[in-house]
Amino acid sequence: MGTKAPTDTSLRTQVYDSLRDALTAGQFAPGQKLSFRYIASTLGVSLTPVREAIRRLVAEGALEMRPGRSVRVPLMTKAKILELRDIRLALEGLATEKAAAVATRDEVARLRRIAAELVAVRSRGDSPADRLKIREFHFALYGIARQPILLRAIEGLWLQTGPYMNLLYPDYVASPLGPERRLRIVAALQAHDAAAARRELEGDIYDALSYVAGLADAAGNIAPAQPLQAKRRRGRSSLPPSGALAFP
Amino acid sequence: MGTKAPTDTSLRTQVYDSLRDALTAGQFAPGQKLSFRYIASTLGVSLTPVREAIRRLVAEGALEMRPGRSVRVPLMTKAKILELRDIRLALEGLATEKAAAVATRDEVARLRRIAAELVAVRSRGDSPADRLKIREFHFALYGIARQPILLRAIEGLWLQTGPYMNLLYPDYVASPLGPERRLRIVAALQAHDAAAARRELEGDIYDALSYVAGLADAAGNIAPAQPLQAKRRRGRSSLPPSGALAFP
DNA sequence: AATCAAAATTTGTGATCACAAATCTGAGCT
DNA sequence: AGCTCAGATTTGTGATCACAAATTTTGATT
Repeated sequence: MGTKAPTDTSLRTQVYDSLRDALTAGQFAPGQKLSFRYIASTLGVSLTPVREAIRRLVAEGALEMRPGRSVRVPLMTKAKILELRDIRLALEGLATEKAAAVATRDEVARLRRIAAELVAVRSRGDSPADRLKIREFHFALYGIARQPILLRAIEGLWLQTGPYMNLLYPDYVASPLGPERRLRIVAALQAHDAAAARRELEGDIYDALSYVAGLADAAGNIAPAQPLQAKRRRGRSSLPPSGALAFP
Repeated sequence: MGTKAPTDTSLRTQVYDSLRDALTAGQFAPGQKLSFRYIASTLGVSLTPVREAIRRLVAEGALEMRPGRSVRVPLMTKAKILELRDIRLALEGLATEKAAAVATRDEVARLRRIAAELVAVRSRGDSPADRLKIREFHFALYGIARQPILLRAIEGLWLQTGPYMNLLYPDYVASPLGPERRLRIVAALQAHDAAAARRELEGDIYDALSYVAGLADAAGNIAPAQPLQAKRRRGRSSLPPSGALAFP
């Protein structure tokens, strides 16, 4: 286990996390203007940390500034989804190639374990846990590449596509193609076959994002999906409890 | 000509521009801590806009937060330069491919004109103007692709590599390879030959960044170059006057 | 000289205030 | 009803203040 860096406890970061989670879950409608004072009072903080958190989200492309000094949730269009698809193909494909070149046995074993857990979660119909496991698998894969700048860039892309990946449920993920591809990615990493690993990974992203782009209406706009619910869950939700600050 | 969007006149943005220009020019040493109050008093503003500008630069990777709540200029290593090289190859290669597919005659003509101006500037030994023209050429090229998210991502990469591109002067740019490659890129765009355009563009970036990486010392560290000076200039500097806020 | 703890100083963070720009509201008019 | 514009309200911006965390300085001690 790695030593845990001292967590950033600043209010700024807590507000950032709250907004990021709410955006990723699709709790804000595209085009919706965000009021600084509303966010501040909802989260029980002053304007200062809210401003800095929003500034960061704007820099990351998760929010956008409008001419009159207001901030809103970006509208998503089919063209933007396809653009993000191609950027993700380029960067996540690159990370996968690099990962295949240097993956250790332990890292391959960990990836295989996450892929198995994902199959188990999916068989239970627990979509929220499914999404988390998919994220865990991908970032475990990209982390193997040991390229911190690349990893940060990919995180930014996931932040922008996040609200729309719920649209893959439940229809798209019913295909057995995903699990098969993940196993082939793991096998390619084990064999240090960078080209094969990239090919499989790219197929996965290409199909998923193309599917989402296909959901755009005639005007090219896509509405983000609502937060997911587990099909049948006992006890607590599979989603980890969020921090102290959250939106209703 | 396109209609000009109303310029953002907020102090936050002015401070951001000042810091970005100073960083790009290599005016801050790697590892140097930046004091909010020093910046604020130097630029004659309060802490508030300084904080937001720094927050944005941190989000873009141009500055980094350190454990104790301080902000510093990132150290640059050979490994980071090579990582940035490969990311730039992926994204700028992608943008070039897309540009080649859709370039109009006017756009190709504009690119060719910029390439010619660059040759003229270089023959005068005006390195600062040279750098500006190179940037103009590349972003004119990437702009043709009409992919705004991709363009923003590339701007972020240039911000991170910026302070080190001065190291290409005067030795590296003496090679006639650069001008030749740019002409071949323009020709490929004219022929809508995406593969050829990408190949030439990638060769340009690969050689330049590999050269910079080769300047790293035994520990892998690279110091950014000092601001450039024109070889022989008459009258004013070729650098456009910066805004009201600037560092000494 | 080298070491180290206490004191002094500097620094980033968060809250609050003042203000102008943006937005909303509604009365009056066509 | 639809439109316009003045007044009221809300909103983001920038400055300032208080405070605790981090850093530097100081001075006693070995």
